Amino acid sequence: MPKTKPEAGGAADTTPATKQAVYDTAVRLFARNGFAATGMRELSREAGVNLATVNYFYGSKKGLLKAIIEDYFQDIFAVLTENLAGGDPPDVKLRRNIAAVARYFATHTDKLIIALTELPHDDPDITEFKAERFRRISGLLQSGLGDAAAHVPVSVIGPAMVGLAASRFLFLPVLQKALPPGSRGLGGEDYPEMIAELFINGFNGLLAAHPGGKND
Amino acid sequence: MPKTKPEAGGAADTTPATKQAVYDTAVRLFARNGFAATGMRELSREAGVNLATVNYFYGSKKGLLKAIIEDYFQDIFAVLTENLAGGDPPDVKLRRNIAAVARYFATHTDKLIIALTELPHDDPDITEFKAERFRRISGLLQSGLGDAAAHVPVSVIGPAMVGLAASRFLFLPVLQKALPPGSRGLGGEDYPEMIAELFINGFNGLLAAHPGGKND
DNA sequence: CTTTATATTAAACGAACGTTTGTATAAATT
DNA sequence: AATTTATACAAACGTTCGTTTAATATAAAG
Repeated sequence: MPKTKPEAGGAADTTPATKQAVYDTAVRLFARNGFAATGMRELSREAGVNLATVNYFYGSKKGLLKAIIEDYFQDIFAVLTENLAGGDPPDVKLRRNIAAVARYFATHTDKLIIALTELPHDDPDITEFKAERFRRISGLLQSGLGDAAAHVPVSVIGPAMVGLAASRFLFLPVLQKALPPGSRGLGGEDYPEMIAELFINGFNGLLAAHPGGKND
Repeated sequence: MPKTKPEAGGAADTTPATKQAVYDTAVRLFARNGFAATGMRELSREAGVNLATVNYFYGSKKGLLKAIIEDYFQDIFAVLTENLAGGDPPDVKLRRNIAAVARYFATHTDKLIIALTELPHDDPDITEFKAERFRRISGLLQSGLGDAAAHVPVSVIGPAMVGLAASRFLFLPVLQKALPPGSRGLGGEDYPEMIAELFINGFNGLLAAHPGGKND
């Protein structure tokens, strides 16, 4: 039985500094190296704490991962709750929503990377955890779509929205290395709007919306 | 110096059975567990070979990963080369292309998962490898887009296409667990066409194309 | 002050890691 | 046939892994 002392609430607002340091360091290292490739000794060293401290606060390495992923899902849930509410038409809601999701991803890139790279892996401890939260998100999306959900399956639209909004960030290390140093197109402030337009009206809509050119 | 004997060509058509067994097992296990979380002893046991045999054929664990990712990039390059060629308008080419990419992903899901989950990680040995190949793919996309490339950046469109086409497969373990057992909407034969429509004409285009409903 | 709770630590546990080495066997070449 | 090359193997190397334990330090409560 791991001696988890505080509630495993991730970066709760009353979290002491040490616990927060562990969390922040984990987010950074898990995103950069991947969860499995990040060792606890590396993590504790970079967080400036003793090795056993991580387990004291989070129970286990996996407990730490769960806390991060839980945080991510809560954030996404909040974004969806806020942006899919109301009586606007589905396309208006979806546009608003995917732009907000993309903005969230831009400011919490590391959390996104962790959640997304751990998503396809089959770890019994975590898969059920993920599935349960996905169910709740699907419910939100279903009711947000309204009648349109009968036309296009949530099981396609939900992942498509995430995949699209996340695409740049998945590719970021490669993009930064692959593109010429001068192309600062990666810092575009209108990325969420661009992705939203792509999602709502597709490539053709994006073309029509940018006749003047947005070349990098 | 690792004693790599045969060319690190992945699943080349002249590969002996043992080497192929290692490769196939690696693809399966790396996709399921992730690269770092898959041990060489697990891999060799499931492939039915001795532990040292993996290194004999691929030099190292990372050599094996590189072979798989190289394979993936070659496949994608071939798909793009075939589907972005010719003088069709960009939207026709892109539609054809993303449908073909989604079909490729459907039949090579494990390779996709590996490539995509390793994409955001910062491993010096592999990042440059990935970036170099991404540059070549960007070039293909650039010339395939023609004048349209001046309007919408390849650095957005390229990742967006992959993210969209891959979205279902990233979510697959979660979808399978999260959706009711009766919902066989995951096996839809028209997923590539749906994704293509979403990419070209967006959510609104998809709605217009499916007024009759495609509920799961 | 004493007691309790929380936080931190060094050391250790038991296991696992990827890679290398030397050897045996099979296949190919001379 | 002898020699060389290719394949496969067991054992070992040196290191690292996540977790646990027991002790200690510090803070909070009585």
